[in-house]
Amino acid sequence: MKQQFELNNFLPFRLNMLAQETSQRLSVIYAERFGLDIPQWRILANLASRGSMTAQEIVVLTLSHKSTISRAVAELAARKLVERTTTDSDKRALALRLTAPGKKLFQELVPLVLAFEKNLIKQLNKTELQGLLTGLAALEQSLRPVKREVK
Amino acid sequence: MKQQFELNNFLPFRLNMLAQETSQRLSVIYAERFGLDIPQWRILANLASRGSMTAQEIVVLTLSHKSTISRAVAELAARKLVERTTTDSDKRALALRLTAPGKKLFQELVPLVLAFEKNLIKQLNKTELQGLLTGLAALEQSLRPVKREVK
DNA sequence: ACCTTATAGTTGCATATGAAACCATCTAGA
DNA sequence: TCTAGATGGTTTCATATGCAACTATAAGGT
Repeated sequence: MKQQFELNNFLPFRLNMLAQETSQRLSVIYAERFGLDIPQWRILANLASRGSMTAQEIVVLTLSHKSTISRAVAELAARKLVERTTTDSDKRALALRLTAPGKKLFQELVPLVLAFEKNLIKQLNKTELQGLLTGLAALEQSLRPVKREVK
Repeated sequence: MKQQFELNNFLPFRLNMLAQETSQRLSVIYAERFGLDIPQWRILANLASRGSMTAQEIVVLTLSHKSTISRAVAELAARKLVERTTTDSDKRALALRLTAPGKKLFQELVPLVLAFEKNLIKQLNKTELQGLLTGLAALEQSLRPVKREVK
């Protein structure tokens, strides 16, 4: 008997479509209004959450390519949204942190992206939302073991 | 008071990371073993699920760019995995369908990708899985209203 | 029938992206 | 402390990708 395969029920495909669609819509906010692309947005968000980080740490956390991060950081630095300072402990690495304008921009951005998220999940009732978050966490856990630099 | 933002809890970011990670691992299967890239794989999967489709239908269903699909189809046709036939009803469009070797290849691929999916969710118990699937469906529903050709 | 506008698909071009080479610095071992 | 290999980051290069122009056909209005 022939093996039946339904793409729309295939989990990786569904995750991809959802991610693509949400990213696409979200990027309208930070692209059009703040001139940021996805890597730049992720860098700002990471620095906002964690204070100071190196590019390498961001690479690992976002599964991005290091050249992507390098270019995005360069652009953010040129726009004076992020500053790079050498540290004594390792002169190869640069400590990245938000500048005052960088923080300001991010603070303007936060309510917008949170509103987007809220809108995204507003159809789900409490149980559904809880189930979704638990399920995602489980998937994340299931993918955790093998950490790489990716791509 | 300062707006707190935690990227790791931000739903679009989590979806992106999960999608990227799963795609990456899945693509190892069809890239290395069958020489397919993501668009090609999606085209095969769609044709396998639905029989005959036009490129345009695949564009809409996969949120891909039409040039991406055009090139991927051209490649699949060159490899004799897919055939293109003109129809009387619309001479612009080409009806795509799997060739015998295309079907054969896909039938070899199916168990592998299903095994991958199974492995991905094996950590989740029944309740978690059900919650995840329901949640994803709700998100899909929530994104449904605005359909476009994307990008 | 004719003309305008829309649509399916392909292709040329500019840009974005990843791989790999590269430089500087760091670490570990002889 | 010298050397070999690893690591952070940048840059060069090849390739992939999206956009826009284009061809062919279709559909709708007059």
